[in-house]
Amino acid sequence: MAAESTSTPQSRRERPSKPALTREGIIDTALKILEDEGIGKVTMRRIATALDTGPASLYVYVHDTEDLHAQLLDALLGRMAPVPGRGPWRKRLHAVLSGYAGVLFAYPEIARMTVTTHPSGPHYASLVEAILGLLSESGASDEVAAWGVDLLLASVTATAVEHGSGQPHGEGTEALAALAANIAALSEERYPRTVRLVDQMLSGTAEERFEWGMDVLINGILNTPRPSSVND
Amino acid sequence: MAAESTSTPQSRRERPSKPALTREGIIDTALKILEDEGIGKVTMRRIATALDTGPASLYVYVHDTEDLHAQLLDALLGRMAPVPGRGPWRKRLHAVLSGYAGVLFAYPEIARMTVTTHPSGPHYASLVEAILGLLSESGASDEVAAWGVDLLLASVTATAVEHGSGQPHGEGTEALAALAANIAALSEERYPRTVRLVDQMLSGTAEERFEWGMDVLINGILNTPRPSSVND
DNA sequence: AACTATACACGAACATGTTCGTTACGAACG
DNA sequence: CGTTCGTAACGAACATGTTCGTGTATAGTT
Repeated sequence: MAAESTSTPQSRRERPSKPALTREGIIDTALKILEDEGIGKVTMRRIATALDTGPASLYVYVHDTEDLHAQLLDALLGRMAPVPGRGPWRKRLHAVLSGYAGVLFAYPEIARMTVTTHPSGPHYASLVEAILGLLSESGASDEVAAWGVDLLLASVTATAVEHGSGQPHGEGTEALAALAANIAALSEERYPRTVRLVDQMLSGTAEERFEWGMDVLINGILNTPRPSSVND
Repeated sequence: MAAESTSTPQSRRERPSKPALTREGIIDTALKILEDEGIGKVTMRRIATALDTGPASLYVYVHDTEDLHAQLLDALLGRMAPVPGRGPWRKRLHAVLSGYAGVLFAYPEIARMTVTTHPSGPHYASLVEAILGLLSESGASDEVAAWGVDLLLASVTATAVEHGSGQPHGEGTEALAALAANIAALSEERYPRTVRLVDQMLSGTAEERFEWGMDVLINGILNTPRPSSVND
């Protein structure tokens, strides 16, 4: 399998009866299918059919589904609104993170992959760079920003995925609380706080909670120094 | 499919030649296979074989793989060390969250599911209850704790999953930074901060970063009031 | 008792991701 | 030019999750 080699697989057919496959072509095709038919149709077989080949051929260029999804997400990130050039850093950081979450929210199936495999590509790197810049502007030290960007993205990802996984908004959170309530209803003695706070746990719109969550993270990052024994 | 009905499927065979299936039996069998053979072997077919039936039979009792995994995780949570009874609340909260993360870390395949489907069951509910208790002890208001527990669990989950998805420790984070570095190496002009901070982003052990992340979240939760316009 | 409704049990079939082995072709070499 | 080597292309096969339809036993009804 050449998918992990440092050089791009290079078709050697001078004039093949069919155009040679390329990684870019596969990703572009997948993106097209995503837009036209939805994420559920982005299968290896569907892509292969569109490229007039067999699914096994794709593995020369794409390591696996996860690799493909990572590339798709990066392409989608490329469509995010650019970072606002002016305004308070916090507001702009919110905008960036919300934009990112919005993409994840729109494509939960792809987003879920993000938890374990970060997208790679220029647009994701731009996102990281933008966040680093805004954290710097907030006054955070380099050390804190370096760790903070990772934590921010992980947490925002998880939250966005959670809220994007249900059909109505907030389904993810409601599922959590509803299930907890089911259990709690059986034993208020055992879960007194949960029973008491169920309504609170269900309150707020996904957007409100997300905004709050971002602030929690930002405030926490700005006020939590890194362990001083960590060496570079 | 009866898996979502309010009543537990109840076999009506007086004395079937084979013992009737039950949800508990399926989960127990899956847990046994998990322990003996690893997560990769916990398949519907493997479970069905162990129960002397066919995989399709399982769907009467288990909605899907995700449902099964949620139950498995709840069972695993039941093996967590109990919440320390004494000591500073922050230390105890760390212990609880670390314990939770440890379970996720050990079973990344299951953990990944947690991002979209929360485990349900008594042990997970106990976890929620414990965190609520500790947040209360920290002085956080009920409103903040109600939202905070969700954010804490989501973030800790994402972080644990990220670090549990690679083989060596920290692989997840290294992948992020390594990939960013690859891109950055092509254009220091375009990603100045990323290039400058790559080493910082790679620094620290997974444990150190996790500990810091928990503190970020805790500090943020304690210092970020909820929007006051939210109604219950 | 006969008939009807219900639901567990589960095989057959299908969709999907992926691996393995084979073929064909171009580059490199003698 | 002939031969060897490396690799793109990709069919066959396999593993897995899941759905659909059928059979059968039991409960409910007349």
